[in-house]
Amino acid sequence: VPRPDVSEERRTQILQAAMQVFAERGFHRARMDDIAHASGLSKGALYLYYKSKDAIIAALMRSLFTIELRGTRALLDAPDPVAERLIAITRMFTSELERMSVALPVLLEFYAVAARQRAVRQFLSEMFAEYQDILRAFVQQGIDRGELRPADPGDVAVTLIALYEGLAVIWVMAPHALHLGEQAEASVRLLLAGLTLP
Amino acid sequence: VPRPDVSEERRTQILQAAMQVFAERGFHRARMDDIAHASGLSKGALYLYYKSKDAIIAALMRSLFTIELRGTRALLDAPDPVAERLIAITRMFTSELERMSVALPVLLEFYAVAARQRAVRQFLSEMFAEYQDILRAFVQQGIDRGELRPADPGDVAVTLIALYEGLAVIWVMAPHALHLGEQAEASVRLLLAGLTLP
Amino acid sequence: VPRPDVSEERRTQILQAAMQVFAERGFHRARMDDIAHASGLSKGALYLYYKSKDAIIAALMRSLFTIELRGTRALLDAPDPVAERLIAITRMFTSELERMSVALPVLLEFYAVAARQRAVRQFLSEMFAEYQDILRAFVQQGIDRGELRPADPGDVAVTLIALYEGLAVIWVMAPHALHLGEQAEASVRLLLAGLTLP
Amino acid sequence: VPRPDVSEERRTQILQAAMQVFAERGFHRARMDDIAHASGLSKGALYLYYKSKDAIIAALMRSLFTIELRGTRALLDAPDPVAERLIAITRMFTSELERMSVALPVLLEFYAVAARQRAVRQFLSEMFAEYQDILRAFVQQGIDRGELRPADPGDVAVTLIALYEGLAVIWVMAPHALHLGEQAEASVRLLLAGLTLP
DNA sequence: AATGAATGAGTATTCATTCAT
DNA sequence: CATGAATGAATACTCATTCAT
Repeated sequence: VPRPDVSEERRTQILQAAMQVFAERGFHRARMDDIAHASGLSKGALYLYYKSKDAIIAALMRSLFTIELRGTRALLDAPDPVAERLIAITRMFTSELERMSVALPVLLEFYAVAARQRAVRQFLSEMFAEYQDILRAFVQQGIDRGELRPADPGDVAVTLIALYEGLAVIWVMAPHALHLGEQAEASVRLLLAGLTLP
Repeated sequence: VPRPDVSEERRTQILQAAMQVFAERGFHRARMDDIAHASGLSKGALYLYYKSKDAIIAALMRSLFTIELRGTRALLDAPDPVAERLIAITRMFTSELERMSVALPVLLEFYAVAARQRAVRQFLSEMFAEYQDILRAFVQQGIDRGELRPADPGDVAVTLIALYEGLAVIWVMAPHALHLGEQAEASVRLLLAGLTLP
Repeated sequence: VPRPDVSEERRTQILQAAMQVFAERGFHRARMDDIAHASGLSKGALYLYYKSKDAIIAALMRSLFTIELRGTRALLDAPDPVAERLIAITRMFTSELERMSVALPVLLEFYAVAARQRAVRQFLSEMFAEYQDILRAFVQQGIDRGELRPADPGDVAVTLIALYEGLAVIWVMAPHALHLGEQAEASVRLLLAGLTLP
Repeated sequence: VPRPDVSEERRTQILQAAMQVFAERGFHRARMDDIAHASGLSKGALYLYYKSKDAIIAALMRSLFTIELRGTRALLDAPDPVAERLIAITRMFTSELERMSVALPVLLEFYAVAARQRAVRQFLSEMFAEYQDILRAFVQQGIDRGELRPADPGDVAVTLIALYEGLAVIWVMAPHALHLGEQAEASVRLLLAGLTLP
């Protein structure tokens, strides 16, 4: 009697539970017992679907950083002015960040791990590179169309990502010191002010 | 015969060793044994100067984030154009970052801890606030002197800090993907381009 | 439609698989999963035929030590000289040992278990007693027929079994240090040399 | 203040406790907690002196099999007839075995492990080889002196060791079925009967 | 002040066994 | 009969902390 394959469901179940527990306790203080309890599964079941705690962490990292870039890429074909589309991207970014705000501690912990582990670092830097490519394309388009003044598109892309990253970090540290969405838009507008041609 | 007080020296010794070990292994995987060995002291001695491992971590955080802002503040009284001084500050920031690059993993780990612990978060957000105040003062001065066009000085200050933080994070993740000093200066110049009045 | 009873077949299947796995990994490191896999059955099926892992071990022990002594006993009625028949028995023993060489690690493990568990010890000592009885009968026959010089038949029987056991152990430890068949025959001939009457 | 080095004492303490626990429960069912308790030390202390449970087992094996062969070797220079000296060796062997009877289950377990692990097997076969060498020398001496009739000294040595091993195994299985000392002497006398020249 | 041997709480992982299907 | 997903008890090992010296 073939039963429906639940393994994908279980994996998701576990990752969601792990996310929650990791956010609360950090990678090291999170016990497999905690994850089991939070997932509604038994400890043994965790090991049916993930080889180890580290494997869960790795899977979580992958799922966390494999952001949906399709929406962003789609905007490349939109007719609107580049500046407007960059503002739209900024809004997408901040709303996404707000949506997954519980995950932010975990995200920062991944950064910390990346600083020490080459493999993680490599994975993250690929993510960065991909995002940078897209943003660079936007800027290049703006220059080509005469909407932006000539500037190194790579520099602008890195600047934008740095802004995003930095705002995210500050927001986590001092969530009440700034309104993420508004500040991000304001910051990007400041940057665009020097780039946009009238 | 009263001997000279070595306790301050010992504390420094311990913190330096801890920094090194934490950077290599992370807070949790760093053993008191490791710190003892790296500091040249015995394990017991660590406990003479610090109550616990957590106390060492806390002390390290304090010493790491209590940046020397005097140099930056002093620039407030300089006669040079604000834009030039902001570039100078940027250079100070990046060279400081490059100087203490071994500490960066520890710094990121503090961020991760902060995301989960109110007390740490509070401490860090105070640091941010202080730095923001200074930068805001620069911008205000620029506006007052007619060097910068009217803009929310707070927004600009946050934008600058976010840029710094973001570039630091990216630099840790992908050290070879950018030249920190040049990129930081380029980014700040892009931002200033929209702010500077001719 | 009554189907043929497969339970006996399954049990054999399981024991053969268990033997193989136990020989490779030892009782404790052998997993029920391994046995299931080696037997081509599912893990659940093992429990249909055996109550537990220990039950499999016990059944295996019984099947392993319930040696076929009929052949040996039959030789009691043969007309050949006792010495010749003892040599023949020795050959049967060694060839049997060589045939089931993969089982030897398991056999030694049973000895180790027996040393700690009364029930197992009892079972094994009964096996020994039975074998000793047979060998004693041979010796007695030899003395009665005037082929062997008077000696305690029990002592001789124990000596023979000890020789067999000892050679088996040495052969397992250092398989290349001796040729089991030749050495066993040589050893028994040395023993018979002092027993045989011209 | 240098304190006396207790590490050797601790190691002995641990090995003795381990021997006791292993004999009672077997290698796998023996818990580190048990050994700690039996040794009067804490669990952590075990790991100060031995890297792992396996390391304890290995050390125990070494201490168990590094038999004192000096006494046996010394007999090579004695003037007594070889046959008498072999009987003396037999007595030394059995009394040694009786003395360390609690260790016999552990010894058998080593045999079982050896059957599966090359390294252990190698270690044990070296022990056997050494013992065989000594016994061979005795036999050779007996032949040279005209006390024993010509026979392959190697064969005789192996036969003697097999006898010893086999008797030990039988004794463990059925301690009440034979008197080790008497049976061993009887068995060796039977063997010598065919070897000794009048 | 300083040492480092000793402690024992804490946890990831394994695997025999069960049972819904 | 048969399956294999799920369970959770059991245990080796680590390491922050203590304290006799």
